[in-house]
Amino acid sequence: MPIIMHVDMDSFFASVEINEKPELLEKPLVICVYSGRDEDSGAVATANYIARKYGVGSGLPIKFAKKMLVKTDAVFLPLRKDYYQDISTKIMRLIENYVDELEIASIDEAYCDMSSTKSFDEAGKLSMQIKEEIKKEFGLRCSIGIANTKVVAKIASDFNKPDGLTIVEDAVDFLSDLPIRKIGGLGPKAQEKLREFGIEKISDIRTFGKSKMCNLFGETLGTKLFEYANGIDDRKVLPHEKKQLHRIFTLSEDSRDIRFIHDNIMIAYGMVRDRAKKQFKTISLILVSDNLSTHTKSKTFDTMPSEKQVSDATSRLLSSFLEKNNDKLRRVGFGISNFYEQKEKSLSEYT
DNA sequence: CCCTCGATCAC
DNA sequence: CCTCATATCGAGGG
Repeated sequence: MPIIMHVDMDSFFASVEINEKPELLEKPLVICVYSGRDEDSGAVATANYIARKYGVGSGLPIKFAKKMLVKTDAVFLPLRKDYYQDISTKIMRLIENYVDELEIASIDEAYCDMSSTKSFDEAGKLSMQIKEEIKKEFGLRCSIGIANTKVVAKIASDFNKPDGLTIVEDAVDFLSDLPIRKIGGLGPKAQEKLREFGIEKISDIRTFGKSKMCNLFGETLGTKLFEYANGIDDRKVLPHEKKQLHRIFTLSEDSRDIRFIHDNIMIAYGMVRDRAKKQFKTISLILVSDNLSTHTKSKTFDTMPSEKQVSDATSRLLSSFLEKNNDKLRRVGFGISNFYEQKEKSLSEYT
């Protein structure tokens, strides 16, 4: 049986800001993604625990958050993603020293294989060292879950927050009374479906049975969710390479002007291209209407497209969308996928 | 089997 | 009022 640890930083963005500005410690703190339409347009990325007590959390429009926090000394700060990413990378390198294998799951989360520790007890001791070193080096706290599977390790890291450490030896027992939403991949839509059958606890999924789960969600997802509910999950801890990369942003105003939109998409293309580490064959336009419905248009090339090819394809894809759809666009983005290794030039090509 | 595209998820 | 980003599935077309 493998031993798997899930590390989750506690209110990561907000904690980083508080470290630099200790006077924020006792105040509601809201980290915002400003869209630039006007003062205060945009959404909340995350909030500290004090602000969360007022109901402010990620996804909430900034204007709403401000209303909910009037009469408090709340502080609103812009998201500094690149800066947080630097710190995240350093933390990941620190963790890497302690474990057999590290899989970075997001900017503030990682799975680790610790099978060589041979016991939950040993893994627990190591995880306490990791927590201490992260606190000493970065002044940040994290919550850790340890179990035999990824799905349970992740639920365990969330079980006792902040600064928690939860070790799960009996996964089936641990899961039974937890609400089904704790299972990763079981979001609002799936919860709603299951609620119609009175399924609320994870143990209810076991009673419901695998075949009925498959009827509801299809073979792949149904089987997966049923197995997760039983603490079964054979996903390995492996560092993975990105399979896609995109950038999306809000236009300065809603628009159907093809030149204006094209220019903005090409700006997104520039940002994506600069971050790409590999060549790519597929490009995608992401088009969000003023009513917030999202559309994608993609094209796959035989080899890496030139800027001119990207620009031309973008024009075609965009025109075809605007012909079929009468919405104004609010946000646009550009993505790449289908990565491949840059082919080594043979020696003869240099001569 | 590959391409396109929407839906869903979780961040 | 409504950010930004990634992965995965399934359907439909070829």
